[in-house]
Amino acid sequence: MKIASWNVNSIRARLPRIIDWLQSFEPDIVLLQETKVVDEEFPREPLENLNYKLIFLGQKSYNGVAILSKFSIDEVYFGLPGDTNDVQARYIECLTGGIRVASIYLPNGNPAPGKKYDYKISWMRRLIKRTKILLDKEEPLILGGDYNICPTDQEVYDPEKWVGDALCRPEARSCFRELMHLGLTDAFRAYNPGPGKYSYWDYTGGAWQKDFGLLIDHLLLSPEAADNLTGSGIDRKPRGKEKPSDHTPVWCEINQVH
DNA sequence: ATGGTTGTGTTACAA
Repeated sequence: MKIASWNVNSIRARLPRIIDWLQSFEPDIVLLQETKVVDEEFPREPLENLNYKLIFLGQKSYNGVAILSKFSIDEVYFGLPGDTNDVQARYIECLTGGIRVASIYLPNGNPAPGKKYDYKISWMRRLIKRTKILLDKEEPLILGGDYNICPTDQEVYDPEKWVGDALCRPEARSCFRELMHLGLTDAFRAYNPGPGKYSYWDYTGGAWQKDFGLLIDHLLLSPEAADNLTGSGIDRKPRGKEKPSDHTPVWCEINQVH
């Protein structure tokens, strides 16, 4: 089965592109970020017509996450626990197709240092806590999404230009390593080591044409999911189309686990 | 060269 994650930068602005891609790529489970729509206006019908079950958590203008699945969806969990005052729609989780999956839109954190960066780090602390609980279940688990982290300089086209940016700062990278060291496997990196592999290109300055990209979208797997991993990649095609998102889908394939 | 682009929703903010 194919599982993909895609920051779509507005599900309403991107809907034709998303439908095209779902029909050609035929993913079984899709983790979406930056849907930028309140739940009442989420475009359910065109996606349900493609035989996907849907869950979503949105807010006005910003953020927003969703999960699409060809399988039934159970045990839905809305929002990242650990801060009852956090109203930003950045986390949704469920059990589907025998896998527990979460769609994650980790805070960008710029400008850094500052309040937004502090929020990013505290959000990562909460994600580490949640991940410990999920890993204790010893079941197939995929935590996928826009992590807004380049784990090392290999994930940056021009590392010197990004020194000090919230996507590359040492505290954020340290939290990401702490998360990984709980026992997660980066699906894409298991098959695609080395520099020059990106999932995001800025809209400005012809970044896509120059391949000035970043790798900030990641699929992180529990041991029980990683044991069944058969492949992973980035589908660059959607980034080259008309009216694209600034991100493109990252995907992995795992053997059916149920 | 202190720029450039997109989306939401206003004439700013977030990315």
